[in-house]
Amino acid sequence: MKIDSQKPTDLSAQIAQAIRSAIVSGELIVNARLPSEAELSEQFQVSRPTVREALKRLAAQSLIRTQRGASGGAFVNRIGFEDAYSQQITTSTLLLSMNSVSFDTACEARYALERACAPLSAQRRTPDQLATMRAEIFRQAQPGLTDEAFCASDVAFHRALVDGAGNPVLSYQLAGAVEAMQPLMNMITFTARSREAIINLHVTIADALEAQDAATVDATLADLEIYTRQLAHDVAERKRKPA
Amino acid sequence: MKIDSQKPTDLSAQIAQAIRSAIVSGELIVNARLPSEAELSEQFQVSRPTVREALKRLAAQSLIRTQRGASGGAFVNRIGFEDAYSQQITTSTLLLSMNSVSFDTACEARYALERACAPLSAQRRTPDQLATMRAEIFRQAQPGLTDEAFCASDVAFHRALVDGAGNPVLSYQLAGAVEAMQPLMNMITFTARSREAIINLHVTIADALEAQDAATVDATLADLEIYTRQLAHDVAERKRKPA
DNA sequence: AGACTTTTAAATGTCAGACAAATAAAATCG
DNA sequence: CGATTTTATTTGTCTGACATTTAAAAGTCT
Repeated sequence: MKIDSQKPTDLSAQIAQAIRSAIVSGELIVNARLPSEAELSEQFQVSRPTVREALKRLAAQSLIRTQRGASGGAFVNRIGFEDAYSQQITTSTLLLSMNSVSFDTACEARYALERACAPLSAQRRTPDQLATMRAEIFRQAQPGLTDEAFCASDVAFHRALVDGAGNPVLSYQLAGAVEAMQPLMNMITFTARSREAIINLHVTIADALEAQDAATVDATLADLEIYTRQLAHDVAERKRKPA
Repeated sequence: MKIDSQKPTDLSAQIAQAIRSAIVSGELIVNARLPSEAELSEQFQVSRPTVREALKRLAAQSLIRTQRGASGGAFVNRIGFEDAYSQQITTSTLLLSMNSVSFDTACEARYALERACAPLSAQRRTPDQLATMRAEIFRQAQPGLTDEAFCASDVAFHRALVDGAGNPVLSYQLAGAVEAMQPLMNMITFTARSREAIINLHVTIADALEAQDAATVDATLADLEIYTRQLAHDVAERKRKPA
């Protein structure tokens, strides 16, 4: 692991990259202890604050965790699905909100991915997941629900659908796609009529999942995509030419 | 933005979280300049190194960028697809390699996601993407290719397929799934016979994409998934009971 | 006045040294 | 032998300083 003190990039970034490479390549295995900050600063010929900045960069990516005290130090972290979820969601959310990705593009991606889960979910969904979906449908039907709460419930419903596939890797990959849509969905005003339409589609999906009818789930998700895009389109239309 | 100096968590982590929230919530917009390190340390009542550690955490997530010199400072970064890609890939790779996700689980997720792209890709693939796929197929047929190079070319082929959907959000989401499989795939020994089988499937996929025949693409991806899992199964079998 | 050069100021990057706090292991004592 | 105290190690934080980069201000010459 070497760094070049002449390069224009920050030393702390170079050191972080060197350690990151060692972790990704498997040179440093899970739970391995890194040298102490003092040793690292000796090894890289930099000061301790610089080493610390590098370590904090890695900690921000959940690549390492630190422990104080004797026999403490920085350890290669076994990254868990929970950590990965939250990172993915933050990144995806910012990506969508800051890069002016069109609603249609995001929506298309989301439903394409969800439909990928449909066959597996129809096959494997647990009673618990079905119950979650029914509960969210019930919540969505409550009168006086704010648009934000409606969206949040919608996200919960779809997460249950995705989790139904029983594949943690799929759940992880889709968490970003589904959750990141929420801010975009929040811009939509859901009328009583549109809520009813969405709820009906949700009921159809839940019923089809219970009946293990993958084809209907797929078709209904396609309908839901079309309906959602239509709603967004109407909102955009109304905004452009307000009554 | 407030922090609690009594909490057992690191101050730099708290400060990073406070700023992160401000960015995610939209309180700090893209290209907005954060207060200088000196001002932040005043504001949070901590020292400058502590503030710097917090800023480095955010920089590691591409949430901010820093610029030196007068009128420099830390700016809210517009996160690009490139940044998001690489972060996703590192996270996904580590997640798969460190969490002992079974090959079957990862493989199932990957092909489910790829099949989600198939219809869109059949519809929109550009001549350029078709050419990339043909070129990779050609490379895969070269004799004397190492297993690693074969896998790398396989990844390139599948990325072209995914990019064919013409949806950057899909490409971003799938980059992790496809690339993260590479280390797992590298554990497989590809015989001349198995390479030929895979290449034939790749040809079928490329042909079907060119003919905009989504159904064949989907079916062939399903075949490829079955074949890949069979290969991995054989390798595992042979390792358990070596001849 | 205008274009070029020099100076200055502000900001991040880096360093050195110190102390605080946590923690596990070693040493001590009943 | 068990409980307690001491000690050493390591991260967390602070202070203060200097180096480097960069843009803007000041100055200078034509």
